[in-house]
Amino acid sequence: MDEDTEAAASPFSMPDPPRDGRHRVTQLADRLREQILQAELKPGDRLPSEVGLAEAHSVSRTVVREAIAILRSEGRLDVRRGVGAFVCEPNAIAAPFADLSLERISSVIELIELRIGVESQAASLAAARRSPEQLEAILAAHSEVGRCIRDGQSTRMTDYTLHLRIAEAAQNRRFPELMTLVKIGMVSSVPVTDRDRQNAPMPANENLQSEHAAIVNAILLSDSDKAATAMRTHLEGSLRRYKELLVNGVSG
Amino acid sequence: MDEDTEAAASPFSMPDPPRDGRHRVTQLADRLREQILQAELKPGDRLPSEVGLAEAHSVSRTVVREAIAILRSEGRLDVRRGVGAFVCEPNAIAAPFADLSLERISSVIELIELRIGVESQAASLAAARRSPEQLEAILAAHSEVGRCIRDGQSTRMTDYTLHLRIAEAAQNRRFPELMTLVKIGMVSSVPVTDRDRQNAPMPANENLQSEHAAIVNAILLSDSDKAATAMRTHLEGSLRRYKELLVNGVSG
DNA sequence: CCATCATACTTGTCCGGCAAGTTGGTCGCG
DNA sequence: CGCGACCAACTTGCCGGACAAGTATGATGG
Repeated sequence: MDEDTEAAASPFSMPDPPRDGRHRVTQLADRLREQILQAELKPGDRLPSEVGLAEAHSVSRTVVREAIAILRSEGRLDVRRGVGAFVCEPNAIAAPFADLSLERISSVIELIELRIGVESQAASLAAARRSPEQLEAILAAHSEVGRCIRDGQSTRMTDYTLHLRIAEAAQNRRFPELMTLVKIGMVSSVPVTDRDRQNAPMPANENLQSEHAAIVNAILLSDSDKAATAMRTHLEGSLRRYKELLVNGVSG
Repeated sequence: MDEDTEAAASPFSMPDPPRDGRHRVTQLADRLREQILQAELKPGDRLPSEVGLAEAHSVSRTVVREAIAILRSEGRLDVRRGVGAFVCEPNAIAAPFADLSLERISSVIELIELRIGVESQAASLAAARRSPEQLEAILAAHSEVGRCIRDGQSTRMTDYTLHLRIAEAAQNRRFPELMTLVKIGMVSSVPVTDRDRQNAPMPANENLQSEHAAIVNAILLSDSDKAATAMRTHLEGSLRRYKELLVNGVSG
């Protein structure tokens, strides 16, 4: 990735570099971001001055300024006029929901606690607002879950799809948006490639289909309160099972 | 260094404008972002050229470039060399909740519907789990809201802080994470530059303090159900006011 | 009608410069 | 000697011009 050894000192000989596929600004921003992420630049540290960075990376101050502007807009740098640019605390900018994982049961529990609030509300709204097409999609997804159960397959993906369909039926973009955000906390981020990378053991829920049926039925009947309650019951059941798993230990 | 002879059109008379409090780059980036969020610039539209934007906003091309670099890094603009900058499809933006806006009442309503589910759950958990320190922080934030009301200031920021403190007291990272995600949907991303640009009229809630008090009190008493109900009542009241605003028209 | 080319326009980068804010040291004065 | 005022250096914020390179469009010639 490093081939630009020559400097070409002539004044206007090479304003545009040998096309590396990306902009110098993006490159520099990525490099600086990497340095921050790798803790080469620790929070509180002051970056070299703009001219210093320009010389160090063999770019103009314009490029440095644009790169710094990007990192500043990301909340990674705090630039003070006349002083310099300082690395911000990472927790102030950490991407939300970036550390979702099925591996850590505590993470799954945290997520379910959030989903109880979100999805019971989504189910309530879905019962009141779902279009006929959305109702069909929900019923289809429900059937898919049943098929997976009968076939002995994992219900993780189909279960997520059903919950997503319900969120979509709430007629509010925020709900499906949030579902996509928490998706990797419900289905394995790793596509279960080959060896069964057993994630969190996912305590089998024998009542899964009946609990889902209660939710779907309430939405079918446009009963908002019942839909919310059924969703809450469903998720609280999952929450309880995962908590038991946490107490009893994963090995058992 | 006498250059203030006329300061009108001399070449280097006024590189730095009268301090507007914030950077021109940030201002311009916010204005362009707002235009995109408000659909003044629809997906697929081409922005004016950099020199055109520079003239239109009375800034240098340097400022325009830095602002565009920020929006590009946010995934809102697709810049093609020799062609121009185009507004991206909003769903193409990596970060969900990227199109939150106080300007569009429909966006505020959508957000509140989500918050009803999330924050009532957060209040419930907060009532059960809050530490003494977190309780103090909630009480302090509650007092701050009251101070803003008495001083006639906007309660937007302090209100957000109170809700954030409650989310933090839920002892579940997901809740404050989600709150930071929806922050710009609760407080204006553009700090109310100066005149006009009145944001969403934010229907004043005369019962704000008493509704907050009910929530805070329930958390104080560790009454989970009451906390959840109070939060739900509080947000449903806001939802109702915004819906009325939407029906009656913004102009009034 | 179509291929080709000239040209205008746009973005990417570089350069030098000035204004304004901050810091640290020096100097003068009590 | 102590201390405040002042000044010089450094840094960021912004400006304007210039050139290289990519793209699009219309003119031109076959």
